[in-house]
Amino acid sequence: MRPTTKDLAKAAGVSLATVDRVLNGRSGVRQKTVDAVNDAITRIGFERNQVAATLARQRGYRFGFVVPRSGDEFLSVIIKHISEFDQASRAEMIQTKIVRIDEHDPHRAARTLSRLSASEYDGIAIMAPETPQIRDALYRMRERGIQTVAIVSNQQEEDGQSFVGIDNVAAGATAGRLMARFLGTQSGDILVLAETMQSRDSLERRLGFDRIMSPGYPQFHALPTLETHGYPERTKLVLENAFAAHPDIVGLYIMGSEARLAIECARKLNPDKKLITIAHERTPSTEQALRDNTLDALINQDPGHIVRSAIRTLRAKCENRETLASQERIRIEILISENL
Amino acid sequence: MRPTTKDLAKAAGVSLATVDRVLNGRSGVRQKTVDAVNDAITRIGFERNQVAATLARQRGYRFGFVVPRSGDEFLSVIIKHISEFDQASRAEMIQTKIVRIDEHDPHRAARTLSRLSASEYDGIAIMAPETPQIRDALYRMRERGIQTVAIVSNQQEEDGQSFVGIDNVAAGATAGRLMARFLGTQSGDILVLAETMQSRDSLERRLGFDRIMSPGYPQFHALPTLETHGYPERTKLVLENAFAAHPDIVGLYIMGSEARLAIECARKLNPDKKLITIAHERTPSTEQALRDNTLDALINQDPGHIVRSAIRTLRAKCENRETLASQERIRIEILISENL
DNA sequence: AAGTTTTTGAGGTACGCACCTCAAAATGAG
DNA sequence: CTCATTTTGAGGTGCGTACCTCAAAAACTT
Repeated sequence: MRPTTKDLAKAAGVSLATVDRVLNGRSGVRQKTVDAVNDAITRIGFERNQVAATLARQRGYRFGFVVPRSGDEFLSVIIKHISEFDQASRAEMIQTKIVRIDEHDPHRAARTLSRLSASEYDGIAIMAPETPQIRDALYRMRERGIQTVAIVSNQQEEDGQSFVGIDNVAAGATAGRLMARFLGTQSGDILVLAETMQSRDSLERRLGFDRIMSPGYPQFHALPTLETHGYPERTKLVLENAFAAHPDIVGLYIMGSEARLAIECARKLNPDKKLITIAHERTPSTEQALRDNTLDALINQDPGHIVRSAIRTLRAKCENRETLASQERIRIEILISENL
Repeated sequence: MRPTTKDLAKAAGVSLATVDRVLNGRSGVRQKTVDAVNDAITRIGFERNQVAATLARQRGYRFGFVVPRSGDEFLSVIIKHISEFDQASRAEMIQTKIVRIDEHDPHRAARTLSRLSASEYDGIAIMAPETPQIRDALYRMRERGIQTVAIVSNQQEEDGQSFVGIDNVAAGATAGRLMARFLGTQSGDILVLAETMQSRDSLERRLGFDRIMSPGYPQFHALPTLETHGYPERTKLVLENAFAAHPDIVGLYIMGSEARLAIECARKLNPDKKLITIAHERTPSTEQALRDNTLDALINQDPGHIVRSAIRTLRAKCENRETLASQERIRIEILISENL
C-alpha cells in the first residue's frame, strides 16, 4: 500500500496537522520540523495522492488562456482546442477560460493582465508577443501566486516562466532544408514572406532558414524578407513587385501563420510556373492548399498538443511537480499531402 | 455548482442507492427506473466526478502492456516510455505492467493472454502481429470484462477493440512521396527492405509506397521487397545480391523497424554512391543516421504518444466515456536532421 | 388473498486529503 | 522566573463517489 499522510505523520514523529502545514506550505512551522517531515517523505517514499487532494481542495484548477483579440486562422484553431479541452476535462475538475487582450496596445494588455487575480485563476497560459509591459505584468502575476506559461510565442526566459512551443530557429532550418531538397537541381531566387519582422518568431525562423540555405546551397538566393502586415492589398503589392524585380523566383517561404492570402496571390501572379512553396501552421486553408498541391510542405506545431501541454505544465507547477519532459516537447511537424 | 449524485437522486425521484445501481450498471433495477435516472442525467446535465470516483474505487486502474518477448530497438523505446509513464502516473492512481509474450508461438502467446484475469487488470494494450489465436484470446478477454486496445500493429477491427497507431498505407505513401521528391530528376531502381512480408504492417506500407511511385513517377522502378528476417547475415546477403543484380539503384526504403543493420550494410556495400535512404521509427541508431546523413528521412510514430494514448483509451473505456479523437490520432511524423 | 420474488430506500463506512478551530506545549524575551 | 509568542497536537468536517447491509415496499404468482 502506498504511504498516506497518516503514515507520514507517524514516520516524522509529528501530527497530521503539522504534516498538512508542511505539505501545503503553510506558515508557523519551525525549519527543524519542516526538515524532519521532508526527511520522512523521502525515507518512506511518500507521494501525495493527487486524486484525493483535488477532491478535498473542493475546486479543481482554473486556468486562463490569454490570447490576442484579433487573430489569424491559427489562433482560431488554438481556441477551438481550448474549448474542446475544457469540455473534456470538466470531469477532471479543470476549468479553462479564454481571456482576450489587445496585442497592439501593450499598456492596455498589461492592465488586463493585472486584473487577473489569484482568486479566479490558478494559472495563466499566455500567447502574446514579447513586450516590456507584458513581461512585467507576468512577473507581478507570479508574485500574486498565479503560475504562468508562455505558449507559441516565446517570452524571454525567466524564473518560473516556462515555454510551450517549438524552437523557431529549428523550424526555419527545417523549412530551409526541405526547400533546398525539393528544389533539387534547380537554381534561382527564393521569396521569404512574413507578417512582420518585429516579431521574435519570424526573426528566428528567418535565421534558421538562412543558416541552412546560405552555406549549403549557393545556387539559391533567399531574398530579403517581405512584410505583409496581414493586409491583403499589401500582400498583393509586395508580391507583385517582387515577381517583377526577380524573374527567377523558384521558391516561396511563408513564415507567418496567415498563409492563405500569400498562397492565393502567388498563384494568381504566377499561374504557369510551379514554385516550391512552404508555409507554417496547419489550418483549413493550408491543409486544402497541401491537398491541391499549391503547397509543397507545411511546418506545423500541433495546437491541441500545445494546449494540453500548457495545462499539464501549469498543473504540475501548481502541485509543485516536475513534468514529463518527453511529453511536453512540442514537435516540429512536417506535413505533406500524404501524412495529413 | 455541478450536480452531484445527490442532486441526481432528487431529480430522478429515487434514492442514492438506486442512482448508484444505475450509474455502475448493477442489476436489480427495473428498466423504467433506469430510464428515469438516465432522463434526469441528461436533464440536469449530471456528469460523474471522476476524481471522486477513482478515490472511492480505492484502487485506480491497472493496465497491462502485452509486448513481444524478443524485439528490436523500437520495442525498447516503447518499453522505456511505458515505465516512464508508470512512474509519473502513480500519483494519479494508474499502474502499468509489462507482460511478455512469445510472438513466434501463437498458442503459447494465447495461453499467456488467457491467464490475465480481470482481478489483476482493468485493461490490456497489446502489441502483437495478428493471428487467429490472439484474436480469439482478445475476444475472450473482453468477455471477461477486460478492456483491450491494439497498439502499433493493427489487429482486425472488432467490436470493443480499438487501435492506437498509424495508418501504415499512408505511412508508406509518405515515404514514397519523399523518396520521389528527394530523388528529384534522377532515375533508377529503388530497393525496398522488410523483415518479413508476412506482417500486415509491411504489406500496407509497401502498398502505400507503390501507390505513389507507380503511377506518378515512371522514372523510378521499385524492386520487389527483400526480406531480412532480422538476421544480419541474411540482410547482408540480400543486399549484396541486389546491388550486384541492379547497378542502377538510387534509393533505399527500409520498411521494418530494425533499420540499423540495413543502413550499415548498405553503406559498406555502396560507399561512394549516395543513395536516398528512408526508414521507419526513431531509435538511437536511426537518429544518429539522420544526423550523419546516412539517412535522408525518417517516418516515425511517437512511441510516448502511443503509450499515453493507449492508456487514455483504456481508461475511457473503463469509465464508459468517449475519447477526444483529435488527441488520440497518432501522427505520421516526418523527421529530418533539422527537426529532431 | 397469501405467498414469493423483485425492486427500492435508508443508512452507514471508506477513500486520502484540505482546511478549520482551539487548546496545549514549547520556545524566546525580559 | 514570568509573560508573551510561536509552534504543535488533537480533533473535527467535508469533498463526491463506491460499496455494503438490511428492511420495507412494490410487483408479480398461483
